[in-house]
Amino acid sequence: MTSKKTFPTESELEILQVLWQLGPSSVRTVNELLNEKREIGYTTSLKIMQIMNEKGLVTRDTTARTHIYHTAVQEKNIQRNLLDNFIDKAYRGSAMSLVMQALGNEKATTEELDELKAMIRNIEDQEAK
Amino acid sequence: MTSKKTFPTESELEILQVLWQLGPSSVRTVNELLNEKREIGYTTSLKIMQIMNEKGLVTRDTTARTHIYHTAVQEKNIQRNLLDNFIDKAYRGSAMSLVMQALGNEKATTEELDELKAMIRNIEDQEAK
DNA sequence: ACTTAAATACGACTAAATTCGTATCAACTT
DNA sequence: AAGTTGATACGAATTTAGTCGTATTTAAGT
Repeated sequence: MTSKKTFPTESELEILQVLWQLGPSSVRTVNELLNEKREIGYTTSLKIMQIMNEKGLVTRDTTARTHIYHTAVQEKNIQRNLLDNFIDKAYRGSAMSLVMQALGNEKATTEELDELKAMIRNIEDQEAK
Repeated sequence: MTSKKTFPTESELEILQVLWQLGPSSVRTVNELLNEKREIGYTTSLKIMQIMNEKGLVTRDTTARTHIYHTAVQEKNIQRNLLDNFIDKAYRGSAMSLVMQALGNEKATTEELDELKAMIRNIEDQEAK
């Protein structure tokens, strides 16, 4: 249970986002989607994905000529790690002040606000137990 | 009003945190505080602070032999920039899912929860206008 | 079989951030 | 005034991430 925390680099995270979004994909597919956001060479994407494979961030199916890459990490887990780290670095550990600021200039939908209120009620009940 | 966004590097942010916390300080003071968290040489801290001065992240009073460094940027501003970027990179732009997750494993005080509820009410009123 | 096309592998270059050694300078101490 | 202490300045080495060129491989088309 004491698996050490994974911190993908920025490019790695970009690629994970694509894989989480599309599911298992080839390098070409990933590279094409990345290029909608910014210019990045094919072999660059390839190289990063190879490194990610070595690191265990992804696995790949190499039976066919075109390798298919799968994420090997959960989006929620990675987000959690990144978030904890971010709270630490940017908010000196205060999750609440991050929440406040994040809420600050967001125009949330009614549904989202309801969900949020539900979550608050949950926390309150928890504490009142 | 179109000031471009500032993104301190990780070390720079560490130092800004110290200065925001302690107020105007010497390199030695900053370095000592940093060393409570991790090992870092005096001249390393010095060098980074000099670079920060060139970049305009800090200013310094050089009248005395020991220079005193002041932050030249607002904590809230920097946090905002970092936060927006983070939401983008790690949460594909969804501030709400970040808020949910951040709230997730926090044990907030009653005061904080009240503050949070007040903020939600604010948003609701805003939208109902 | 030969050519072409598309894929992977891999080395090397670049850029940015971090780190620190060493030189130098200024102010006390004796 | 010589020596010690503690400060800044600055160049240079290191590390890490990102980038891509080129060689090689594999499969399919003609």
